[in-house]
Amino acid sequence: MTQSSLGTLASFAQHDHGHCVSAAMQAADAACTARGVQFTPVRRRVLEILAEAHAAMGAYDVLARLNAEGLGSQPPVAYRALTFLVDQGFAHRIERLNAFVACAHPGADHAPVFLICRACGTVAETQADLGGTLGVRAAQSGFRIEQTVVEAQGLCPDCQGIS
Amino acid sequence: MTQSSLGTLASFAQHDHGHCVSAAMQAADAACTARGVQFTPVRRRVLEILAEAHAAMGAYDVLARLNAEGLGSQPPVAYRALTFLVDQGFAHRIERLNAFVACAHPGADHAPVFLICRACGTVAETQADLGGTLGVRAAQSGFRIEQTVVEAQGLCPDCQGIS
DNA sequence: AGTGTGTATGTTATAACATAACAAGTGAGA
DNA sequence: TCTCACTTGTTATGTTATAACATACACACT
Repeated sequence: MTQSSLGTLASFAQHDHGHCVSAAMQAADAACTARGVQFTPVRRRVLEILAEAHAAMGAYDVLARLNAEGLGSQPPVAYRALTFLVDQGFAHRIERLNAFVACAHPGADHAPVFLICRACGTVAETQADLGGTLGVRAAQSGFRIEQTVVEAQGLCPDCQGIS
Repeated sequence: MTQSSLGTLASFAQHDHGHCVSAAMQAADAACTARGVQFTPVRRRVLEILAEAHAAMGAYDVLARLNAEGLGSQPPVAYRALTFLVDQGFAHRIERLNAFVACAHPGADHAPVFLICRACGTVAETQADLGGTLGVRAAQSGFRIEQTVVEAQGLCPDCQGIS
């Protein structure tokens, strides 16, 4: 992986990008204050990088950006910050891509669903009431769900005509 | 990872294990014949290993077993066989665990859902009508879903009293 | 038999992703 | 000032996955 991102993040609709970056940062700031956790320079910058990229990025892509800015050069620096952001709900991990994205719904207490285009790599975050469907199914077997990973692959609107 | 498996595979209910292994092999055999693809010794053995383990196994765990039997010693051998089995629907990849399991519903044309116990590592395969819920949501944005990854983490019945 | 084609496997090397372990810096409060 | 909790720096290594090319094998056609 030499590219700097794994594709754009989009809802397949127009939006004010500049705004969503600052909104994400402000939401994270407020949440950290409220929870009494530290939003350190490295953590802040990693979230900014993800939000600005507006795309799924590998940990090593993030690290390369940090390194260029003198904020850390070794893998643990990036992984620690990413783990923090994921734990706090400011970012999500895309299992299928071994990559991370800034949360597109800051502040929402949600179970995200990702739509991943296999052609262009775009990742869209949406939501679905899988908790209900899945929860019922799980309850039948006595399993108690704590977290869900829901990732769909396919073709985004832009790529359906091409392939 | 030095253990040979990532946990048992179960439906959190009783079942005839010896039977499900042979059923999986027979189903795979029939499907390969019907599709005109080769169910070679390596592929067959990898599916047997997964089915007998009745658990999620890492590719390198599978490889170690193959190697002990003289069926291949390098990573590509295991990955090729696993990719074949996943492509044919005889096995599934658990993204969250970077591991593989034999399909628990051979023959069914399904979108599997996995319930992963964070305490004991057990992986249960079930199903849910996420295609409907998710499909509707995706259709709203014009995304065409081809495949879904649905994995829930939590506590299985046996581990709920312990932790 | 000889030859070509497609598929599968063997092998080497390396890429890509992730974490253990320990040292050092920082800031708040006793 | 000391110590405690937390964060970051650093080294080293562990784990997962694939690119690239060579070899073997089966089958069809001549």
